[in-house]
Amino acid sequence: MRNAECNHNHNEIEIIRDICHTMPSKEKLDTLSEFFKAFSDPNRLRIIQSLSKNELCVCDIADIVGMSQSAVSHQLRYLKNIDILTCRREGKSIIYSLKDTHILHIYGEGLMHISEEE
Amino acid sequence: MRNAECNHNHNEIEIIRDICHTMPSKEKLDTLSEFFKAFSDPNRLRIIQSLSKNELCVCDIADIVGMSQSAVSHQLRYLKNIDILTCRREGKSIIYSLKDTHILHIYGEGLMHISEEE
DNA sequence: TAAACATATGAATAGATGTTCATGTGTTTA
DNA sequence: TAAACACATGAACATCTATTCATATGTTTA
Repeated sequence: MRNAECNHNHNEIEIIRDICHTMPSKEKLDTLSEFFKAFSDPNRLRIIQSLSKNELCVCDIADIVGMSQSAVSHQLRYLKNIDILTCRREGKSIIYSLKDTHILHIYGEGLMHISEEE
Repeated sequence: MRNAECNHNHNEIEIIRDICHTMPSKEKLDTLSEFFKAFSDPNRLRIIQSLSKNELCVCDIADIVGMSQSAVSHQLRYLKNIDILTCRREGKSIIYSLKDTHILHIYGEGLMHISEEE
């Protein structure tokens, strides 16, 4: 569907054309939004925060963030699928950890942003 | 509800206690997840990308991202409410822009993250 | 001042999301 | 090897979300 058009001079039309050309692909934006969705839920943020300095088993994560074992397990699977977490088995437990430090970097940036008084 | 407990030695219990103490408040995590939710939708990412170098009116944003005027307007209101965008009137149009460069920084970090080949 | 333009908004709706519940899988212990 | 432990998983459900539709508001133009 086509929207009504504002009146634009040549310069403005050029700018708009440029914006369209630098727009990332649908695939890239879908992946990116999926990635950021990891941070868009308080409980997932708690999980990420919990794993910021140590690896932990599922049972501990559940206790720390105050979620049921099942709910945690579902979220861990989700975060693992989008490559934010890895895990390894250790006896009966499964130990989860952040996949790389990039995750913490973005989490920290977000924390800084909301902490800025204005 | 209380989950079953793994067996922990004193060191591990200390670590868990420390994690709980450094956990941000519910209010902070709610705000933070709300903030990241802005980036968790492809169309909102398109809007942010569109505004990365220029301010734009609603009509142009709608054309660029391929959304209806109404859908864009709803999303713009949302992004404005969580302090990601500002706007000003200019004649019949309303011109939106990113509120600060922090937004672009985080957006760029995300783009870098998903672009890393492994 | 009526019409056209640009945007905002409330209600409705379809689809996505997060949790619970019940149960299954894999490992260790008695 | 049976029981206990730690975790995973599918289905169901309630809630949240993003869009559409219809319409309202505010501004400029004829």
